[in-house]
Amino acid sequence: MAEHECVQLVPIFSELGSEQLDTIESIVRHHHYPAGSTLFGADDPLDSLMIVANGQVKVYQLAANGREQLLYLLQTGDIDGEAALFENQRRTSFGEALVPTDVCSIRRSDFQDLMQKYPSISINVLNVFGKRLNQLERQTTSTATESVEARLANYITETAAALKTDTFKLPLKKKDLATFLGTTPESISRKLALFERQGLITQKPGKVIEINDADQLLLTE
Amino acid sequence: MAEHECVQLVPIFSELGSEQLDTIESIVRHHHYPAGSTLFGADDPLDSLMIVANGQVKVYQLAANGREQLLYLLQTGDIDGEAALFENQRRTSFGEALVPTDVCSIRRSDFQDLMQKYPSISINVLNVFGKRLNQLERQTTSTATESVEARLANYITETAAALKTDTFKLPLKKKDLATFLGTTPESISRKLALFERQGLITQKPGKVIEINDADQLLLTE
DNA sequence: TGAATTTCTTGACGGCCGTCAAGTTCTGAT
DNA sequence: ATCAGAACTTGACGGCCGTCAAGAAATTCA
Repeated sequence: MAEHECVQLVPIFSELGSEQLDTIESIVRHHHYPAGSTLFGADDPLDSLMIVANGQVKVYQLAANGREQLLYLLQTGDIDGEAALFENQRRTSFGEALVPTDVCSIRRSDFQDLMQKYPSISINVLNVFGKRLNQLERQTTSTATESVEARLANYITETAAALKTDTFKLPLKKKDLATFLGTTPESISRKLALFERQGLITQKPGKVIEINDADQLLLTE
Repeated sequence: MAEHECVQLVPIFSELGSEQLDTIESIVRHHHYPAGSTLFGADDPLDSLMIVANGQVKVYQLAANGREQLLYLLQTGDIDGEAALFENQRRTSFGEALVPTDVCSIRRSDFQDLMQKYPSISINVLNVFGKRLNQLERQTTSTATESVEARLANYITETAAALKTDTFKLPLKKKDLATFLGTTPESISRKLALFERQGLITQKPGKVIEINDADQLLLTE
């Protein structure tokens, strides 16, 4: 592992100098998780901020009725554990490594010291939270007001736009995609088949999708 | 108006001294809105943080299909405009005064200067955002996985718990409550009538509800 | 590569809940 | 207090989509 390995590539520390990164590196703890393993559970004490140094992490929340909701798909450089920043809070979500994943964690009190010392960190974290808030606001509105068909169409076009390509592989299994969109794997299969019959997309083996008519997809209600 | 009028009562400035509050007071702009008026629209340039000095504000988001989603009910001391903190962002929500409301606003650049100067502000804002993130995560999970019946039962018990009383007045019209819970006024009427038939609650004139069996309400699926 | 397991697809069915409509109650301004 | 308009309630109806089931396809691991 290189020096500053995980600390260096994290956007929230982007404005710090090499010396300050050394300080931080001495504080963080490193972990490695194999694919499919659980990083933290819904009942774990919530006292650390987590940084994804390498890999992908699914973050789920458990509803009262036992159903799971996929909230975030964390990529390298993403952070989780915002609730760790204030006291007396219990974690209500759990995380699972999608691929072999390296994680750094910083204890709450240490991170609070860091933010006091380097205000740029707080501001960077604020930006991350602000973006996440926006994303969640849109997701809430979307699941509450739009049909499964519209949500799926949106997801496809947004994913394609993010990847800047019309042909891409779905990054999630249908079951995960279903809990993310607030529906079921069966409904996703059906709606994709419908889009294909309408000529809007083409499905290829290996969860690969090609978009034929993005404009029309967005008009889906 | 007293000195520091709006600035003083806002939690995010709680750790500042009188002199620093003077500085802030000189930066903020004051506004007053009569009940029912629009504070900001979905297309307004998004360059200020808003502080509710007195009153109540409904914050809606507009879905692609034209439907409205009530996201927050801001009270005195609450803030809005997190997205104002980073650039190149357009507002996608709009706010409406529920009662006559006083608001202070701070321009983005001014607020960023403040956070650099007084790190405690950033940390307070982080706490606010963290709580809001948690709330939104639960709301997303709830609308995506639970029935209207369960969501309404939850809302009732949570509101009662927050007010520490079994008898309370619904703070919103059924139409607003409906968009908040991701359903319709008709469904709310029906479910409340159902709860009453089951003996779980008693409805009284003036949107007042008395909870008879909170435990059973929470078991609603 | 081949077999076992997981994931996916498609059909049939039913229930939840959104929509429309009409009547009733509530509210607030005069 | 009265009245106009808004908000609410209740019924009837229908469609979306979740559930269950069974077979097909894909992925994993030896």
